[in-house]
Amino acid sequence: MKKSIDQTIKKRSDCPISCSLDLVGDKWSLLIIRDMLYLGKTTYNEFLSSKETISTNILNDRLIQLTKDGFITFTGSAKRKKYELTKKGLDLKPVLESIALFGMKYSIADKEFLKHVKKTMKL
Amino acid sequence: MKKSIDQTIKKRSDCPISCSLDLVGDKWSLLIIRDMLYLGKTTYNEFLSSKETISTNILNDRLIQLTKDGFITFTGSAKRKKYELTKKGLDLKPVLESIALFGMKYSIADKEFLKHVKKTMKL
DNA sequence: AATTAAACTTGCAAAATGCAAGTTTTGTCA
DNA sequence: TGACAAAACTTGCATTTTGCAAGTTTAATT
Repeated sequence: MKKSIDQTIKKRSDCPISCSLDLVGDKWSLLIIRDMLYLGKTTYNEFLSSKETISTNILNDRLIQLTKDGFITFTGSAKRKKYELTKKGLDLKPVLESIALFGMKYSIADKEFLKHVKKTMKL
Repeated sequence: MKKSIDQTIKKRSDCPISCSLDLVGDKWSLLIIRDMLYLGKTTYNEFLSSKETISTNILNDRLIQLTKDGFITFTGSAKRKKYELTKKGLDLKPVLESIALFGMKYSIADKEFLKHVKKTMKL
């Protein structure tokens, strides 16, 4: 039986932050959006080729879910499917940007702090 | 045996976005940060009381992990532990803000679009 | 029609999360 | 002090999500 595709994502609360995370706060969705936004990727195989190595079943699930939730659409029926961001998907750009900025600021991990914490707490 | 707490989070790649998500891209971390940033929460039980109902073991794990990763610290040894954001934690504010903006923009879910998609795709 | 490669599925293992019920710790106060 | 209560934390097990490897289906191309 086809895995119930009609499942509505369950909202944990009405908080806008929580709601957003319920939609794209999984392990892969934002990376797919990143691929489309910054790397111009449009196809299944292009997404597959990203260095983070998503697996095929997950990629498939996410593409379906992102489509259902209105972040992306596609043209060209099966084989040569081309995905593109909707307005809603494009509206995630500020989110990705702020995440990227944060990531760049802290990319050289603070090993010093880690060492400190390990001493301080009884980990 | 105490669950290996020394596990270093595995980076999927060197992409700043990917790295950030590897740190706080789980289901709960950003909601805890939100609670501290916007609701002034500081204690275990305050976090527990949030409407999204995190469970105790997860909360505990996240607090430890966020501490290890330098997003939060605490004062006051066990009982009356008070958590607070570090500089690094505070630097997530732009991220939460952009997420919140997005969430508010789309809070009234596009049921119309959903209906459309359901017809279009053979879901 | 046969080939091929992109798109998608399946089955099972591992990891993360959810839930309910505990136990430990430490401030409070009789 | 020492019993008590409440905060902090643990444990065990069910469920869900993700990871991995190997498939099958589908549609362009020849």
